[in-house]
This record gives sequence, structure tokens and C-alpha cells, in this order.
Amino acid sequence: MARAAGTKGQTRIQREKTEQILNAALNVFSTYGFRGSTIDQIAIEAGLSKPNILYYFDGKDTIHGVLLARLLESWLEPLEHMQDSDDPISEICAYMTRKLEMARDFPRESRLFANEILQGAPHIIDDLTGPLRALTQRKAKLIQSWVTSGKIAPVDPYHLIFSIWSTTQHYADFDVQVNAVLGPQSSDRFEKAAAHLDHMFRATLKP
Amino acid sequence: MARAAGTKGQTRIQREKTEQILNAALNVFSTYGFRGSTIDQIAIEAGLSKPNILYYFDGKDTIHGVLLARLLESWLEPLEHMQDSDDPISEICAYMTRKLEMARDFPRESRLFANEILQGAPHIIDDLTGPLRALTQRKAKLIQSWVTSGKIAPVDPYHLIFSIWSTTQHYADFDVQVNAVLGPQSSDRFEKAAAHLDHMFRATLKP
DNA sequence: TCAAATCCTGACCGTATGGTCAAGACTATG
DNA sequence: CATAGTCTTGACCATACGGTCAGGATTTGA
Repeated sequence: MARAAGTKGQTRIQREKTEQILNAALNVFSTYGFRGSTIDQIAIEAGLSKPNILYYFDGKDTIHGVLLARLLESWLEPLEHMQDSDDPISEICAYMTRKLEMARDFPRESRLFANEILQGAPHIIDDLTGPLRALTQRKAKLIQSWVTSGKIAPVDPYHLIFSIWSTTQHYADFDVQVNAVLGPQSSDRFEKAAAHLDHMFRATLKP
Repeated sequence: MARAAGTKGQTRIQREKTEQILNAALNVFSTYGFRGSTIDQIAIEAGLSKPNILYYFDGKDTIHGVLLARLLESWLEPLEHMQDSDDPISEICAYMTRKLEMARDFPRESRLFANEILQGAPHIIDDLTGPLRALTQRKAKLIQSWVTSGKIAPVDPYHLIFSIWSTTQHYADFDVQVNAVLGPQSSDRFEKAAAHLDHMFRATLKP
């Protein structure tokens, strides 16, 4: 009977342990995907026993579900912040930069999402066809209005958004490949990526 | 004792069955990753019994290894074809187009690769730091020479290549998300993607 | 046609995995 | 410091998994 199933843990220990477990689970799930991860792995990573994990969460699915729910919240937020502006190019680049910062600061979350999508998004397909699709549609219309008014070059709004998602998340999801190609000592890769992507999207959008 | 461990199956049945198994394994591994996949799944997908699978391949690792080896070959090839030219922008865009076509025609291979990288590339890390890194370095120098001679805008060659990889593979790896956002009836998404990416990289590279 | 080579499978083995439970250990509070 | 409530775990269970093997079925080639 999981105590911490509710929205907020009550006791100090509950708050600490649930966070500890979720942190360990994020490490494991983001690396191996849902089916490739085991509760034992999470337990070892968290420094707790397996039954103790199951004392706080109903099961493997529940832990994964909580992580995905948290993720989706923070996932939509940056795009929601993109609004109408006199300088739409900077507005779009600011969104891109925000996404790149998230890839840098929350790579595990990005990989958790990537794993879920790769595996067919079985747990979040409704969020994709629902909220994500609706939000993307709204922002695509905003971008289209900038195109129509001649403020930016004529681009397909959806595929522009896809380009932003893919180029930024690449630095989290394909981190191993990026490091292998650049060499391990290139600690300035995010600065260089930011400069490159800023140039790229400004050139793409210049009317 | 796997009969088909050698480079070429001998008998007709060996050729047919190994191909059948590899095809089924590609479906499974590309969806669930190595650890999330089971031999039983592959057997069901191939319409064979589990012992029969293990008659042709030494084990789960071997099947996965063969698929990755095949993949890596075809993975490097397009980049190798990018050569010096009077019109480097078209040369780069041709490479990007080729990658996009591969995402369209071989999405399972792209997802197999993505899964492997996401999980830390345990089986192919040597190929990444070896052949892939060497090839990328060579092509980065080529791109740099185009920058130096003023034939293209000053871009970071490595991050340009990352942009090409990420934007094109996105349509295979994140296929579920793309479909969720665009709606299922958008069968022209690859044409629109090709047009968008062509515009984007030409604008990025214009001196 | 018929024997040798190849192919196939039911039954099985040891281990890993998700999950349970009763009983003991710890913690907060009167 | 007592005790009710909270927390923790060793032992256990059923199933799933990777892999083996003896022996039977099928194909091949002379």
C-alpha cells in the first residue's frame, strides 16, 4: 500500500524517500527505457531495498507514470511562453535557447521523453494527440501570422518547430555521440551549439 | 551451435530464415531497445519457435550485433559521399536530403541506432570514437575549407553536421510525435520537411 | 529411393523479475 | 519513556527470460 500515492508526501521521511526514489528512477528509466529497467536497479541506485521502493510506490508503472507526468508539465511550458512580439525572430530564438538550456540542464528528462517516444509513446500518446497537439497548433498559427505579415520568411510553422525540438534535444539525447565526435574535453559545446543554432534560425527566418 | 554465424548462409533455408529473423529482430530491437526486447518476442514476430531462433544465432547479443554491424555500414556511407564541389551549398543539401530519405525509407534502422545511443552506446562506442569520429573530422575540415574560401557562411562545421543529423533523423525517431502533432492524414510530411530543411540549410549557409 | 545432412521443437534448467507479506525497527509525540 | 503510527526488510511466490538438449521431422543429393 503505497503511502506517497497522493500529490504530496506527508511526513519528512516520505518527502525525502519519494524524491530519492524518483531521482534514482529517472537515472534508470532515462537510460534503459521502461521495459529495460528493473525495480532492483532503481533500488540499488537509490540505496534502498526493493520492498522499500514498493512501500512508497504501487509498482514500476506508477514510478514511471509520476516521472512522465512531471516531465510533460515542464515540457510544454517553454512553448507556451512564446508570444506575439514586434521582434518575432528573437522571440523564436529565445524559445530555441530555452529548449537548449533544458537539454543542457535536464538531459535525463529529455532522454526519458525520447525513450518513451521511440517505444511508441504507449503511456503518453493521449498527451501528444491532446494538449501537445493543441498547443503546437496554436503556436503554429502565431508563426503563420508572422509569415503572413511578412515579419519572417515564409516557413512551414510545424516543421520549423520540429527543427527547434530536434536540434536542441539532440545535445541531450545523443550526448554520447556528440562527445565521441567532439572529444571529451570540449566543455564549450553548449556555447558553440547556442551560437550555431542562433545563426541558423535567424538566417532561416530573415524575411 | 548457430549455423549462420559466418558471413554468408549456405543453404536456401539458412538464407531465408536468417533474413526472416533479422527482420523480426529489427522490428523488436528498434522499438524496445536491447534490454527491453526478448527472444520470445522476436520468435513470435518471425513466426518461428524460440529454439529455432537460437539454432541460427548464438544468442540475443549476436542478433543485435549483426543488426548494428549492418547499420553502421550504411550509416557512414552518405557522409562519405559528400565531397569538394563548386557548389558546396548544394553538396551539403544533397547530403541532408539523402539523410532525410534514409529516415523515410529505413526508420527502423534509425530507431535502432537512437536506442543504442540513448542507452549509452555500450555496443558501438568504439565505432563512434573511431570510424565515425575520424570521418566526421575529415568532413568538418572540408566544410571549414569552404568557410575559409568564403563559399559558405561562417558556420561551425561540427554543429552544422549535428543539425543535419538531428533534423533528419527526427522524422524517423520521433515519428509518433510528428504524427500526433500533424494528424495522421498528413502523408506529405516528408515532402514538406524536405522543402523546409532545404530552405533552412540554404539560408544558413548563404555567404 | 534412401541415407546423410540439415532443420525443428517440446520439455527442461537456472536465474531474473515484479510483487507480497508478516514481523521487526524506528520515530514522533503525549 | 511508553506507545501508536510509520518505516524497513528477509523470505517468499509466480511468472518471464535466456539458453540447452535429445530426438524427431524434413530436405538434399547421389
